[in-house]
Amino acid sequence: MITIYDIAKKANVSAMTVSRVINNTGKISEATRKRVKQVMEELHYVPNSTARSLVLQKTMMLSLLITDITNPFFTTVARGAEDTARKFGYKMLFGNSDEDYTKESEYVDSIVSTRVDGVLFAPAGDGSLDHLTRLQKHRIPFVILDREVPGIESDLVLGDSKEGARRLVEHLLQLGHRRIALVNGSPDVSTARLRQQGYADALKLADIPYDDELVVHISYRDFRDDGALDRLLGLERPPTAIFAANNVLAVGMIRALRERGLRVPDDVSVVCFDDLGLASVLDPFLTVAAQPAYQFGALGVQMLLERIEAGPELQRRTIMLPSELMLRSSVRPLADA
Amino acid sequence: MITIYDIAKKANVSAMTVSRVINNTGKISEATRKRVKQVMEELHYVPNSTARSLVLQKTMMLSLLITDITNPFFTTVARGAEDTARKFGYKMLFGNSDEDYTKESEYVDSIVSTRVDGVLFAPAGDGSLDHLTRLQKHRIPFVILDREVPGIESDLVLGDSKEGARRLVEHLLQLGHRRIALVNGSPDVSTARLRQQGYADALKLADIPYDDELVVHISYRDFRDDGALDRLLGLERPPTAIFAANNVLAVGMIRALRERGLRVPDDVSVVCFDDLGLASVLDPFLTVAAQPAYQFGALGVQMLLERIEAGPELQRRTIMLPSELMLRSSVRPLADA
DNA sequence: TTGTAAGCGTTATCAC
DNA sequence: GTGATAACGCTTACAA
Repeated sequence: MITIYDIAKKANVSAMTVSRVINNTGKISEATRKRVKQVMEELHYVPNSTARSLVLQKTMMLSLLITDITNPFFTTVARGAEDTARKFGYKMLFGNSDEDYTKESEYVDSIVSTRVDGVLFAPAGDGSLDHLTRLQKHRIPFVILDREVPGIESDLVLGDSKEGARRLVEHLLQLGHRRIALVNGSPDVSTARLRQQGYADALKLADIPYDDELVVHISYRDFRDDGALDRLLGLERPPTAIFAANNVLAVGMIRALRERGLRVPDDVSVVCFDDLGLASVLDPFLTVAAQPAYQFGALGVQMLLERIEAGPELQRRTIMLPSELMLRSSVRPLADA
Repeated sequence: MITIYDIAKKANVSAMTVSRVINNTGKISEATRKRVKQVMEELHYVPNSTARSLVLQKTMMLSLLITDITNPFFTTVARGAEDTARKFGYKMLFGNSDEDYTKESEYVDSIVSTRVDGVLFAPAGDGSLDHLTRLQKHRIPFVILDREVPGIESDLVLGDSKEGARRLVEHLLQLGHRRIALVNGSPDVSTARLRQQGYADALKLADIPYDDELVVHISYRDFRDDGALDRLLGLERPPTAIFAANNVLAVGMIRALRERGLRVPDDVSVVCFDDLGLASVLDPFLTVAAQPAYQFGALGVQMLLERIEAGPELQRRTIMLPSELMLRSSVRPLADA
């Protein structure tokens, strides 16, 4: 491996001078600078950032931890994060927790050991508390993405889960639906709780009693659970509409409905949180509350870099990003409203 | 930051003993081992992998470079790669080139400087030659994913582009289509050339003349180019079917067709390479040659680790993964076959 | 079984 | 302007 000493020797200077040329620090005569640069080119020298990290105590590396790389919402978040990190000269260490606390914990170990400069962290759920506390103990700055974790104070980039949910449900109500099911993520996740609140709020405003039978919980990552749907369809008064708390759940419900010979929206209407990426281009069908996923990532990295710069003195900040209602064709008005 | 010296002092041993306990090397009495472990727990010690990397000349980090994080094919590749890397204790540095040679070049700089142990590299195209040569110069092992680059000899994980294309086109021919358009990626990309060959082979076998007018090139990442479709539709004898060389192009074509009031498959049939992720679950509509994306990533990392282990002596290997024809409903038989 | 010394490739500090 | 030296946190080689 070529080091600054190899360069130094060949250019007849000290290693220190080479270092100065590389970093553009200190005073250097134009002549030696040129000579050193020349030799660096010749030998294809590339600085060893491991060595640099060790002495500088800075890795120029951020970590991005998401919960579902299969979900277009998160891949778009990743894209925003990655673009922004690159723009500022940071590398991106990537992790996918699959909403699995064990995996998440392993990633935190790895993150701490790697001494990344900061972490963009989409928590698996409330049980991520320990992991985030561990980061705090090691003074690794982080910004939490998408989900709050009770007990953790930090910078946050969140969506307007409650508000978005309320608007989706109100949309269904306006079209005459009265039996609206909520297919939700785990109550262990803050967004699931908030979306449920939004759902309940909308019903309350419309003077419709909240019916526990209409609310089921699956994992945000599961599009294969048919039991939930069967339970809903088996009710004495089955729902005429389903509010799925995220895009993956919605896809699962629609698939299951179709497999049972039911049509969307003719037999059952469906709406959900988060857009679908390519699927929405292919067929703009599903009515959704679309979150600005790219912004989640981009603003998250921006906040993170500011936090790294400023240290813990800086006041904690929360960015709340609104979602946009995309009215498409997965909902039909109910004739006998 | 807590170092082995802090542990050593508090446990009344030398740093070396601490190192031995951490790495389970050398002989250590059970008593001291216990004492050292105890202190490490107390102080929440985590080894500094930067320091370790510097002395070991090994970062335990792989780099994954893909061309389109928006494409479900590549996110699934990433998932396979990530899972496998983690299983073997490797971290994953992530990059998204967007098929942009400039971005790709920047990533290669970053990769070389970071001294990752190996790279899983999906090249932007033939122009990636320089970048791969640069990796070779620095003796960084890599496995090329999805696309061959003329002039580079390396381990490879490829799909059966030619064969898959041929089968897709033969499927269309069997159903009576004679005017079949090819909407292809850039000829700068090996898969685009091979898919074109497969297309041509199928036509030849069926004694149908190859018609240059029916072949257009767009970027594999572009689902917004409407000009291509308009050109095809404007032909004296427009196509009755479109073979899109990847999923993104297919989505773009279908969108554009629908915007022009044309229906798939009633007016035009569409098939493509690569499946669509969630969109295919939501609505198994598009007939595709599905590639085993997860395997691309998983086997790629496996090959890469073997290469890292074995060094350049090991014979180069190519894994060719077959694709699976998924017959769905985006194709209709032509009555007047 | 444990410890000492040197070195991984870089930069900060101080001296010339 | 330029250079010598120590330090970043760890492990290898050798000594005790």
